Amino acid sequence: MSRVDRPVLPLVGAPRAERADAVRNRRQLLATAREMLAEQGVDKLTMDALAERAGLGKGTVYRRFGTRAGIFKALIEDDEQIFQELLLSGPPPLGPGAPPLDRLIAYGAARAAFLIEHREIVRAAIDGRQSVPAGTEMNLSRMHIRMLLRQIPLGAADLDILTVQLTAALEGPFLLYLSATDISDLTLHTQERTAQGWRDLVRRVCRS
Amino acid sequence: MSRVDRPVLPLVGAPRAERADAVRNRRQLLATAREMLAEQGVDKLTMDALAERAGLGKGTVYRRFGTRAGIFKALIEDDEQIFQELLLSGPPPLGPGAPPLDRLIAYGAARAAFLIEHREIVRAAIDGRQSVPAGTEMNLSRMHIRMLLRQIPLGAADLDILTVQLTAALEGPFLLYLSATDISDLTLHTQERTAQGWRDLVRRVCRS
DNA sequence: AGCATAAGCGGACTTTACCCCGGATGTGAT
DNA sequence: ATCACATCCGGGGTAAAGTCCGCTTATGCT
Repeated sequence: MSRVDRPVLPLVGAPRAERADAVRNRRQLLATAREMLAEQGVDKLTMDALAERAGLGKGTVYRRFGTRAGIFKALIEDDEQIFQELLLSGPPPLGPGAPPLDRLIAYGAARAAFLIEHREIVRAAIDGRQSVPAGTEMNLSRMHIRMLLRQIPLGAADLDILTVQLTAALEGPFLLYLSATDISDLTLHTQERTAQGWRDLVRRVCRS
Repeated sequence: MSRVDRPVLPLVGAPRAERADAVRNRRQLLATAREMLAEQGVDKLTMDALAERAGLGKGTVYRRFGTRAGIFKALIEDDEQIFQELLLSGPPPLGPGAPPLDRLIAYGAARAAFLIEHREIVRAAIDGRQSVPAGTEMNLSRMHIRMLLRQIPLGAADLDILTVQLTAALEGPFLLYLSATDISDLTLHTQERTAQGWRDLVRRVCRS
């Protein structure tokens, strides 16, 4: 009964479960953040204010989220859960079952709507010092697009490059190139235009 | 010879010439910024330090550039001058004279090289609170791409949308999706891959 | 040259992100 | 139940961004 026969290396990637209080605090902080966001907008969501309102120390906030942008990333990831399930097991054409090109088109429309709906948070989640993949936030797009492209016959295209290009073509406008007011105006009218633009783009790219 | 026969309204857009000392200070600040950048990297370029080293007040720095990111935007714009001249009057295929599709392909390669070379500054110029066009920084790309696309027969495509999509596809990877180390590794090897990716993409989009 | 005025300047001040580390607490093993 | 230890908590401390406003100075007119 020596301790020798149990795995000593704790399976890289799951080094240890999160402590119960830590989990509670994380939830608490996210919930509070949403409240504040709804009431006062992104700018008023300061680290100190969040900590105080959540009844926790500032240090805790930082340990949980690392950075201010990290909070917004966490919120987005949270919202993306639902979205992700639709991709994995929702009805076609967004979910499985439809031809990949149709799914790609549907994905673009859905993602655009998502980005518009969460524009404030999405913008606030951008951290100049880090690339977007860091926050997972976009890995969803990148991975999904990659997965679909792979199923479409595309000649000798460089799949990785094309993936990142299309991801950027889809998300870039909202993350970088459209001003806040653009996006607001766009909420309904140009949202549709964007969706069509995406449809055109991927059709052009994928037609044989 | 009364003052009546000169324009009273100072031609909107050029409300007044910049004062001489202002111009001098701007130059001084940009020069100093470049020095500091070369010596110590972006992170050490703080507003206070810049002001002090340039022998000016902090207020001056802010009036000139508005924000920290603004300094980097100004530096980039500066570097883009040369670039822009190549587009307008350099040799083909980058400059005028070649078929638009070739110019578009050449532009992508050149722009990618530019973004890679200036990656640090470019990243630092991103201001989460503002859209990129604000800084002109990308208007160059957007306008040039738009101009070229316009010369290519593209069926009933939505030119504005396609422009912003392609701009994002070209620049997004460097601005958002590639980590600093990615880009460094990429300096030579994948730079080429990116250029090829761009060539493929625009060919796909533009083939009839 | 002298004047009126708008533009520019400086640097103290405020706010906020992010760091640090001594002390408290949950956890898994005995 | 107890213990050892990793993890977590708290909140004061630092540095840097961005604001403000009274003073200075260039500019263009007479």
